[in-house]
Amino acid sequence: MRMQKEIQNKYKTRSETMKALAHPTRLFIVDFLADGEKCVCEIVEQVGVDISTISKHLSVMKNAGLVEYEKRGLNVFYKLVCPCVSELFICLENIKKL
Amino acid sequence: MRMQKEIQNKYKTRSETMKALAHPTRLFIVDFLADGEKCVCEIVEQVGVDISTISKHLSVMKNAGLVEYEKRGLNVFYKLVCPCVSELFICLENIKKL
DNA sequence: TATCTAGTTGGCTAATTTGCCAAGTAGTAA
DNA sequence: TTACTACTTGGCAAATTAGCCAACTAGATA
Repeated sequence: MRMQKEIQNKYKTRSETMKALAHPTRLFIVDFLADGEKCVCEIVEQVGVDISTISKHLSVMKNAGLVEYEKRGLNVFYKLVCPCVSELFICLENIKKL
Repeated sequence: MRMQKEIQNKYKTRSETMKALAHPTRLFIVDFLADGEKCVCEIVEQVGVDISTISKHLSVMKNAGLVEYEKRGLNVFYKLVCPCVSELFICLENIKKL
């Protein structure tokens, strides 16, 4: 089971997803979007940091395939690609329980 | 649901765990330890990087509460605190599937 | 005692990440 | 057309992370 090239790629891919989730603000956004799609300004309002910062966080999540967006009028609406991301937190809580 | 101090702490805690998992080598180690406890030199042999690098990765995982260790003789044996970490990967694969 | 072995820690550089501000873009409204 | 609104992108400095080598530590063995 030595860590060969192909295996390495598998863990690299996994870690990209984890990295996209490994930030308090991004985790908050995941929870917020679990409620349904939101536009960027709604997220900004909830988090309370610069809009450019939020935009970059969303871009990280987009690149990781966690969220997708749709532009309607002046707003850009983001939503979770798979709402099951929230289940990850349940796993996470279990890990920390013991 | 605005991101207040206490909420912020919740996501900070979660993100610490995620960060500890957000590295290919550490994800590999998790999988390797799912098989049972291993000493550091066994991990080094499988991963193929410097022992000091592995030691630091293990230290990160230890601080995040993912692993614990026991010294026996000359060796230090690491194991998963909760083998259920592996379930996280199942969640992860589900997220990426759609 | 001295020496060896298995790990950890310190120190360093390189690479990555974060968050702000400023500038740019696209769609709306006047 | 001009101006406004909602967002994205570039650029930069500060902070964090990664990985190597060298030095150190603890336990085993001679």
